[in-house]
Amino acid sequence: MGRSPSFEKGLKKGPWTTEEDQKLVAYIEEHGHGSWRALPIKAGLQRCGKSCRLRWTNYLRPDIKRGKFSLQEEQTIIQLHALLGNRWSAIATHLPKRTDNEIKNYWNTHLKKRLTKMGIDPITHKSRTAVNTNLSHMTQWENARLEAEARLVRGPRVASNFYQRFHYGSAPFINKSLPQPLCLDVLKAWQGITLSKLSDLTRLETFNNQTLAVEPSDMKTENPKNNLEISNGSVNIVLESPKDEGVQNTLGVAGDMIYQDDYLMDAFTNHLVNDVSNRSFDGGFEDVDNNYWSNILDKLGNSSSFSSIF
DNA sequence: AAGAACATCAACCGCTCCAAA
DNA sequence: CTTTGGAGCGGTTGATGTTCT
Repeated sequence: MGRSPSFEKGLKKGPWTTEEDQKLVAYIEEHGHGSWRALPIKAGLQRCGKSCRLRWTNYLRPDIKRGKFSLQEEQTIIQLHALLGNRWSAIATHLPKRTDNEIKNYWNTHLKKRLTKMGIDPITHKSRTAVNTNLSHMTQWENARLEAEARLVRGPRVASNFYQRFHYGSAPFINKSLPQPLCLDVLKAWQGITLSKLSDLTRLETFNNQTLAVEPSDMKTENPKNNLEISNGSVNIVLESPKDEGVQNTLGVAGDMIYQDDYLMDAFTNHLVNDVSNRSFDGGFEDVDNNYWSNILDKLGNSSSFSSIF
């Protein structure tokens, strides 16, 4: 197949000089790149065509955005990597103005390490650790969020938004066909929100890349009990919708936050405590009954004991 | 202050794909 | 159908910069 550049004698290698860059840019702007193999001779460059193509596509092209990756871009990379693996060029098509090489480098030097640090396998995008470990709350939160992100692009999303109400009557407690951990997942997430106070809420802001200065008193969830409804022996958990204009005003955000919060909801519902049914508490999940939920409600009224539920 | 260790990222290499002959 | 070679992709390298000891 194509000859290796190593066979092409007398051609320069290594970093490009400003002069070489100028020659390359000037030629392409005037003639287009045409055949890359023929380009260096026409442009007066002592480089192989491949080197020219790389320099142009990864560095000199005018439609390239350089510099720090935004949070949104990071999220996109993580999601797409979960879906596509190391197919950098495919990933790059979803990140306007970023090159596959840049994304690959960023993944290898930043994102991969970060995921590993969080206990997430950067290849499988799955948690390497049990949920109920000594991980800090925020590490668990990030872990869950990233897992949810990965899952989002792997398959169909579960219905989830802030209008959604999670309803558990007495019968479903022993119905294995239902997503049993769902309710507890939300509670667990809640625990994070309510106990972590403003510092963690500030942290949540970074999900949205927007200013989200929320006083704890603005959050209905400060007392989780306020967001619980009990009727006919069942417990409904009601979360505020960011799609509600009033909520948006309160939070000082709009538009794209909604998507982010759908994300969070997915994290809440599916990943924060994804193996909750295997964990032991009060005799196990299948054994719980309405009294169990009554106990939870009692505990929810006292945030200091809330954490002991899990 | 200096050297070592680590991090970053531009650039290269080798491979595959695919269109054209 | 087979061969050829250009283009592009992903893994890796190595020069350079930064941080640590």
